Order: sequence, then C-alpha cells, then structure tokens
Amino acid sequence: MPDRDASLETIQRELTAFARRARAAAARLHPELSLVSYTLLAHLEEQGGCRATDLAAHYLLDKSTVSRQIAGLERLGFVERRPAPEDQRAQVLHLTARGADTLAQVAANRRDAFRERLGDWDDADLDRFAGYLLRYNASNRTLIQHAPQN
Amino acid sequence: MPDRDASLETIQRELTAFARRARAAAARLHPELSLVSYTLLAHLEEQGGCRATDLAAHYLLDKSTVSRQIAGLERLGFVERRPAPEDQRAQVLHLTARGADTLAQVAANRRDAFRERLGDWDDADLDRFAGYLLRYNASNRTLIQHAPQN
DNA sequence: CCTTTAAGTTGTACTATACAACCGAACCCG
DNA sequence: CGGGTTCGGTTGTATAGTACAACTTAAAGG
Repeated sequence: MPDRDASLETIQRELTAFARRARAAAARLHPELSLVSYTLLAHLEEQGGCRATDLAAHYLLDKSTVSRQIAGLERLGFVERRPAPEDQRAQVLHLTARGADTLAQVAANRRDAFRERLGDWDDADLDRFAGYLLRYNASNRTLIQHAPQN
Repeated sequence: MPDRDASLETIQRELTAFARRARAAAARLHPELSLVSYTLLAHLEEQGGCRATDLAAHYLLDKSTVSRQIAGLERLGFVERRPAPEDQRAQVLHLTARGADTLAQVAANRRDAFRERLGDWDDADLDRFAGYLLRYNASNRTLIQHAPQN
C-alpha cells in the first residue's frame, strides 16, 4: 500500500515547506533571539562552553559568521570569553547568567509552542516522529562528512 | 514507555537543526535555484500560474519580497507575466518552457538526493514519516491563521 | 464621482551568510 | 632552537533574503 515515491515526494515537499517558514516562525516566537543565536547558546549550555571553531564545525558555518554571531551575543551580555588554559590562541565561550536566563526563557516559550502544536498527538506517535527526525538528521550528518566545501 | 516531554524536546531540536541546514543544503544541491525560488516555481507549476499576491499570501512573504524574487526569475527567463483578463492591476505569472525545464531538472536532483538519503528506510517507515510531516505542517498552518502580522 | 481598497514596485535597512585577506600565537621539524 | 606552517579568530567586502513604508495605478463601491 505505501507508495515509496509518493512518500519521498511528500517528505521532500513538507520538509521544504517547514524550512521555509522556520526562521520567520522563530522570529515571531522569540524576537529577542534568532534561530541561529538560540542554537549557538543552546550548544554552549549543552557543552558547558566551547570554542568558536567548534561551533563553526558543528553547524557547518564559516568561522567569520560565528565570530560575528558571538560578537553580537557578547554585546548583549549573553556569552563571555575566557582564555583557553591549554592554548593561548583560543578562547572558550561560556554562557553568562544573563545568557542562561534568556535561553531558559526562550526554551520555555518554544516548549510551550510545541506542546500546544502537538497537543493532540498521542505519545506513541510523538515518539515515532521524534525517532524518524533523529534518523533523518543522522543520515544528513553522514552525507555532510563527505561534502567538499563549507 | 514513550516520554512525552523527551519526544517533544527531540522533535524541537531536530526540526531546528534541520531548518538551520536547509538553505545551505539546497544551495549545494542546486546552486542555480535557491530554496525560495524553487518553491515559487514549484507553486507556479502546481497551480498552473497565479498572481504575485497569491504567492505572498501562501508563503507568508511580504509582497515586496515576492516582487523581487519574481523579477529575478523573470530576468533568468523562468517565468513570464501575462495580463490578468479580469483585473488590469494584476499579472498572472506563468512558468516558461525554460523555467519548467530547470524546475524539472532541480526536482530530479532533489528526488535523487532524498532517495539516496532515505534509501535504507523501509516503505512503512517512509509512509509514516511522510504522514507525520503532513500532520505537523498542517497544524502549523492552522496556527498561522491566528497569527497577527506578516 | 470620489473615496477606498487592492496589486505591484521601489527605496531603504537589516540579518545571515560566505570568501578572502589578514594577525598573532602555537606547533613542529630539521 | 628557529623559522616555516598551521590554527583560532577578526575584519573587509559582497550577496541573498527579507521586511516595512511610501508610492502608483487601477478597480470597486457607496
């Protein structure tokens, strides 16, 4: 019964539609933190601090892009730079208390929005959907290893 | 067993990760057509032509944004404007043969990329994943109806 | 008719991004 | 150990996508 090509077509179309709206949706949901800023802060929290280069590598961004993003977040008082003990060239980026607060606030907003949006899904469906997304993104990550540029 | 909050968290994180990469991925996959251009052309094909205003409404874009996007696509020879028979203010946008060709080419590339990426998924999983994405985006669409701006 | 509304364009500004050139520190080989 | 090489980061420059506001022209409607 499942038509493989139709499914692929749908997946492609719906993911594209989602991607197109994501930035604007994030801006609406939390104007004080862009999707990218949010992501970088969340990574810093999760990792307990890391270098700009690590962020660039992880998110496939140019180091200049990360440098400017971080400069903005520092200006806002959300991150601070600490000397890296083992390499004087590097700086380790850390969330400030203010950054952690803002991140927590935004994360809560997002959580609520998702909870609302997915409120009528049953647990098993949510679980499967989460699993599929993980699997999809993991395959993406694999492909990226082989990609040339960026 | 499925933990609802954990699933929500994962869905949120993975969708965000995907959104962040989508544009760059599209640029890599088909440099000649950005994600937005692709989307607009695909909509024109699907609809068999429509007005700029319709595109703006459908994709929640400002009309100036659409105007410039279309201007670009026209410059590339991918779309043409025809007078709207019933309203002299409006123009109906149509794909040109060249636009249709390019779109078909890009769509084929995308299809291949997705087929490759999802090659090891079995049919039932693909079908369910497609269904979940449809359902997710549909709820998004509903929320957007209530949103104020844009 | 004359006001209001709708479709589109243009001016302006901002953000995210990339690439290239650069700086300075650290690393490593001979 | 010393000088070339690599690495982390910043800055200059350019581009794309987007929004908002002001404007133009045309339709619609009392």
